[in-house]
Amino acid sequence: MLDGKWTTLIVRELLTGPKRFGELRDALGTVSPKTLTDRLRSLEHQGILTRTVYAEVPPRVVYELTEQGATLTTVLHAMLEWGERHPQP
Amino acid sequence: MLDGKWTTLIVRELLTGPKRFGELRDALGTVSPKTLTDRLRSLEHQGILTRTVYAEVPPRVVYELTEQGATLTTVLHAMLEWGERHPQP
DNA sequence: CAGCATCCTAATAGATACTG
DNA sequence: CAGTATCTATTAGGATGCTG
Repeated sequence: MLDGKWTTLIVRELLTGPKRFGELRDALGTVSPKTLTDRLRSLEHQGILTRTVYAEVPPRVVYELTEQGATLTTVLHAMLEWGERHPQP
Repeated sequence: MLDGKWTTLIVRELLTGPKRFGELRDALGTVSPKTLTDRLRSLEHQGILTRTVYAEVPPRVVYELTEQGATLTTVLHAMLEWGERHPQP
């Protein structure tokens, strides 16, 4: 479910609260809009996050973890700890 | 580091002790020998497991987690718990 | 037994340009 | 702003046959 280069990182960003498309793109650094859209759609279809469109000008789209998505915190936290204890050379 | 369809499953199998190539292949079900080899080599190069060849006839090759690999238990355990709490429909 | 060699497909991801 | 469209590159994975 967390497969792919970006999926885990996207979930991590959303753990600290809802984010807009542009915020996610900036936080992830070098992800292309296509890839970000692909991954967000996949997570949405799996029920991990929701996509909310605000019909404004300019448009605003907010991504937010579902209850189920939020429960991934424990997994992400275990990964964080492992990464801190085993830094890459 | 755990990227790919099989990597996490391979590590999981090795958490319960060293395994031979054939044991891993059988435990994983439908993995092709090429893919299994690829993933094992990748994990070996990352220092997660060791590959030991016994020069016998027939040959025997044993894969075993390193100390570093064994510390992945906490991550795998968090994943296991999540999976049990969120079964797929 | 534990693979290696070779060829193939599918999916992820990136680059770039364009749009409601 | 938040995408979409199109194209290309890379990689994971599979199928099949062969071998030390």
